[in-house]
Amino acid sequence: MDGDHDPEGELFMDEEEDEPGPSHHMDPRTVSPELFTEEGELTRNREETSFNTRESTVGESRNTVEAPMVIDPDQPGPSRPPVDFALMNRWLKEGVEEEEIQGNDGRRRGAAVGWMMEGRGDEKGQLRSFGHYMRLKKDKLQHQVNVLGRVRQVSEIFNGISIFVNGFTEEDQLRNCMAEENFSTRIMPPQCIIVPPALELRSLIQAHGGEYHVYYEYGTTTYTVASEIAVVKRSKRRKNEVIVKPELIVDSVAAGRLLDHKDYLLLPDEDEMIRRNGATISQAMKKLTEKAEEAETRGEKRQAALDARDAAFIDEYYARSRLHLISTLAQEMRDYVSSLRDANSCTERARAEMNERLREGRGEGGNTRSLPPSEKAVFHLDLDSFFVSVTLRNRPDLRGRPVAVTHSSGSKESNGFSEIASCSYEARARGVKNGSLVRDALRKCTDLVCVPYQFDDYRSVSKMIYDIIASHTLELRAVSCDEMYVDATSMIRSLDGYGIEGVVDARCSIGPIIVANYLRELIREHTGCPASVGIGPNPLVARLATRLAKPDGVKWIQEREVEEFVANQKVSDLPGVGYSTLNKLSEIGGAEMKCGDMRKYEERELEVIVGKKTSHLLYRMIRGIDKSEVVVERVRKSVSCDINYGIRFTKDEELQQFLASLAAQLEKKLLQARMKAGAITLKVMVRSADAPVETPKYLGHGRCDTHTRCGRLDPVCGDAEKLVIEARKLMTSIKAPVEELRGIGIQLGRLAPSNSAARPLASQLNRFFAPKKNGGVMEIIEKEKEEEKEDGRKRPRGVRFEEGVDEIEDHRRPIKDFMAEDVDLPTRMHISSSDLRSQSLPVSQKLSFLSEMKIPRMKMKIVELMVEDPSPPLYGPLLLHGWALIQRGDLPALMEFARATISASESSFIAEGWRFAARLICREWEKACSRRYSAVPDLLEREEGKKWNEIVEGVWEKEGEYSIDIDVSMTTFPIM
DNA sequence: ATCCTCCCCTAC
DNA sequence: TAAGGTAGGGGAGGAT
Ligand SMILES: Nc1ccn([C@H]2C[C@H](O)[C@@H](COP(=O)(O)OP(=O)(O)OP(=O)(O)O)O2)c(=O)n1
Ligand SMILES: [Mg+2]
Repeated sequence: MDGDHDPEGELFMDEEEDEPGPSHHMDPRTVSPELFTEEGELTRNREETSFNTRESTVGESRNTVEAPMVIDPDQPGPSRPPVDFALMNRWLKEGVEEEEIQGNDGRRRGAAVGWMMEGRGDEKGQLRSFGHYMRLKKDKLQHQVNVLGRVRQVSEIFNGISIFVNGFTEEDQLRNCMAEENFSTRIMPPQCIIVPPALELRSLIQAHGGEYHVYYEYGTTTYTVASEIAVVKRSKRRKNEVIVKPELIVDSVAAGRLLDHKDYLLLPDEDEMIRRNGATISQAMKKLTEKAEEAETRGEKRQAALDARDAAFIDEYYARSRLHLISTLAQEMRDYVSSLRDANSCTERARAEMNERLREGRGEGGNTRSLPPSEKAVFHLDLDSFFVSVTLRNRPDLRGRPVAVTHSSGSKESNGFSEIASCSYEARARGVKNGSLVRDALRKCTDLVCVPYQFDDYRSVSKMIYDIIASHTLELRAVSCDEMYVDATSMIRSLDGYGIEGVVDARCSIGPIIVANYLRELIREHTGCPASVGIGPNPLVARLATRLAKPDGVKWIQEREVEEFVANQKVSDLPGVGYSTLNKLSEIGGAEMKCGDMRKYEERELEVIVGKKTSHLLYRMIRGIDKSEVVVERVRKSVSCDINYGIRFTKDEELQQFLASLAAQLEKKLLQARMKAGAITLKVMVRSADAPVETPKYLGHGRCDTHTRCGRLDPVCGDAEKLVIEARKLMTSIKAPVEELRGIGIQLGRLAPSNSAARPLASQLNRFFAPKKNGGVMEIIEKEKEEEKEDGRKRPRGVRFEEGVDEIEDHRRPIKDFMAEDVDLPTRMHISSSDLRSQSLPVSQKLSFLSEMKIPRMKMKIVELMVEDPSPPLYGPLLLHGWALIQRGDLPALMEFARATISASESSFIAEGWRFAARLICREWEKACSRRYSAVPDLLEREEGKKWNEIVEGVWEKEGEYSIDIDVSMTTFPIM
C-alpha cells in the first residue's frame, strides 16, 4: 500500500462503489460484487459492472419486478426459471440513475476486492451472476419489493426456518433504506452496504417460505441475524442462540437452497472452532504448529508440509497441484513443439505411413467428403475428459459410470471442498462440471465415483499425443496438455487419395474427416484415450466444431456452412467470452444469445459494452471470421509463481522465508527459459475484512482483496538473491498484516535473454519481426522466386548508392506489404548510443562471446543462435554487437561480423526466418553507418567489386554520441 | 499520444 | 481436510 494511503481505504472501497466515473463508466476496480455460495465464500469476481452505463429505461419495468430469487445456479433443466439479464439490468439501472449525482473526484488507488471460491465451474455460469447482481443492488431491489408490498412466496428454501434480526429497529431500518437512496453521501461502515436492512431480510425470508420474528423467541427462533459483533455484544447472548450473518439468507436465496449456517456464524462456535482447527488465527496456528511439533518430537519424519511456513511446502504443493501441472505441461508442450520445429523434425515417414493406410481403406463409410482446393482444413484436437480417460485405461469397470478426478475420496471424512479436475460425460449429464466442488457434485450425482490423480500419466499421454501429431506435421499450435490446433491443409493435399491435379473426386477422395479419424485412432492406440477433432476453415470454427464432435467424434464445418453454423452457436461458447463479457452482453440481448442474433449490432455498439479490442474480435467471431494462423511462434513475456493455497503465516520471518522460496523457484524457471527479468510484480491476496479467518476450504484463500506492486530490475536479473530483495521491498510497500495473507505471487516481466541486450530495443524489434511468423513473408519469398525464374531476371532490389551521384535508386517497398493485415507496425524507431550505455556493462564486454571470437568460430556461434526462430533474445545481441562495433569505429570488424551473420543465415540448419532477419539486421547497420560516417558500407555485398576499405577510409577515429532513426516502414526485402 | 501501473478476464 | 497455477490479452487512468 502506499504510504500515504489509509489502509482501510484499500480494503473498503464501498463508498466509491456506486459512483459512476465521469464517462458514466464505472471503474471496475471500485466495485466488488460478491457472490456467496453455500460455503459462505465468494466466487472469484469476474464482473465489471458496466451494465449501469446504459441509458435508463426507468418505469417501464418497475411494476413487473418480482422477487426473483429462486435460482439454483447449478440446477439445469426445465425447472430452472430463465434469467432475464436485460430485466435485471433494467432494475439496476433504475437504482443507478438515482445515484448518478456525484461526479468522480479522482479515483483512489485501491485493492481489487472480491475473490472467490466455489470452484471454477467450467461452464460460464451466467446464472450465478444473479446473486452477484443482487448483492450489488439488493438494498434497492428489496426496498422496492417491500414498499410495493410484494412479499409473495416464491420458494420454500426457508421452510421451517425463522429469523430474528438483531441490531436495528424497523424504524431504523426504514431510515437506513432512505439513506441508501444516495450511496455517495452515505457514511457508514462498509458492511452496512452488504447487509440488507431488517425489512429486506424480512421480505426475503418470507418470500422463500421462512418466518420473520419481531422478537427473539426462545426455542422457536432458528437464527438470530446480526451484522456487527458490537450489536450482539450490546445485548446479552441468549442460551442456544445461533447468531448468523445476514449473508446466510441472501446467499441461500441466491443459491436457491438453505446453506449451512455454520459457514455464516457471526461469532465462532466453540465446538465448531475446535473441530475446525479454531476460528482465530492464533488458535488455528497453535493447532497446526502443535501438530507439526508433535510429529517432530516423536522423531517421525515429517510426512507433509502442512502450510506455507514449511520450507518444503512449495515442492510438496506443486507435486499435488493439478493447475500447476497443467500450466507446466502446456509450457512444456509449447517448448517441445518449438524444439521439434527448430530441429526440422521429419514428418515424411509418418505421412507415408498414413498415405499407405488410408489408401488401403479408402472410400469407406460416408466420411469421404473432400477438401475443396481453395479451402483450408484446420483441426482442433482435444482429448475427451482427459484426466478421467487416463484413469479409465486401467479401470474398465468404471466405464459408463459417472467418474470424477479429484483429491478427495468423496468419503465421509472429506468436507467436499475439493475441486473436480475432470469428470466423465456420464457425470456431466448429471450436472457435474470440471471445476465443481466434490460436495456439490455429490449432491447432484450421488453415485459419482471419485478417483485420484495420476500426474505422471498425464504428462506422458500429453507428450505422446504431441509426438503423434508432430510426426505428421509441424504446422501445429500447442494450446494445452490435451489440446492443439493443426493446420492439416497441406497434409491432406499431400495424400495420394486427395485427388489428381487438384481435381477432387468427391466419391473417392480422402478428406479431412478420414484424416482426423486416422489420427484419432493413432492416439487411441498409443495412449488409450479418446480424442475428438473439430475441423473448420479457421481455428475459431474448428474449435467450435469440437464441441459438437465430443465425445469421441469428428465434426467438420466447411466454408460454406460457416455462416449458418456460427450463427447457431451460443455467444457464451465463443472463446474469450466468459462470465464477465457475457454479463455485459446480456444488456443488449439476453444471456442465451446466439451469434447470429448478435450480428445486428454495429461494431461500435459492441465497443461501448465490451471495449475496443474485444468488440472487434467479437464482431468478427460471430461471423465466423478468424484470420489467425495455426502456427504462431511467440516469445515468452513473463515468468511467474503464484501460491494462493496454504498461506498461513504468524511471523514475519515465515513470510520472508517464503518469499525466498518463491524467488528460488523463479530462478529455476528463468534459468530454464534462459531469461533474465527486467521487471518484477508482487501480488498478494489478503483476507477480506469480513471474511472468516478460517476458510471453509482447508487452507484455501477464502475471500480476499488483492494488491499488486511492481518495480524494475536494473540491470536485468535472474538470481534468487536479488529477486527476493526486490520482492521484500514490494511486500513492505503493500503493508499487509502477515497473518492476513492468503496468497502470494511473483511475476517477472520485461524478459531479456540471459546473455544479452537492451529490452526496449528488443521489444520494438520484436514487433517488427513477429508478423513474419504468420507465414506471409515466406510465401511472398516463394512467389517472387517463382516469378523471377519465369521472367529469367531478378527484379531490382534494395537501395543503390552510386558514388558521386546524388540520386539513389530506391527499390524498397513498404514492409507492411509483407505483413499480416492486423499487425500494427511502428514506422520509425529511434535508438541512441545512450540506449547502449544504459546497460550496466559495456556492450562489447557483455557480448564478449561474440566479439572475442575469430570469424569461423563466431559464425558457428551465430549458427547456434539461429537454430531458433528470430526473436528479441536472439537478434538483440547480434544487432547490438554491430552497433557497438559501429560506435567504436571498428568497421572492418563490423564487415566481418556482417559476413558471418549472413553466411550463418544461409546454412541449412537455421530457422527459415533468419534469411530475412539477418539481412534486415545488416540493413540497419548500414543505416547506422550512414548516419555516423556519412558513408554506407555494402554489408550485403550487393555491389560487385566495391572495396570495403574505400568506403571506410578515414572514419576510424570518429567517436562520440550517435543516434539513429530507423525507418522500419520500408524494406529492401527480398534481398536473397 | 504513448507508456506505465494496477488491476480484471480468460483458458486449460 | 486439501493441494485455488499461470500466461497472455486488455482497459482505465495517471505520468511523461
Ligand atoms: N477447471 C479445470 C479444467 C481442466 N482441468 C484439467 C483436467 C482436464 O481433464 C484437463 C483438460 O481440460 P479440458 O477443458 O479439455 O476438459 P476435459 O479434457 O476434462 O474434457 P473435454 O475436453 O472432453 O471437455 O485440464 C482442470 O484441472 N481444472
Ligand atoms: Mg479435453
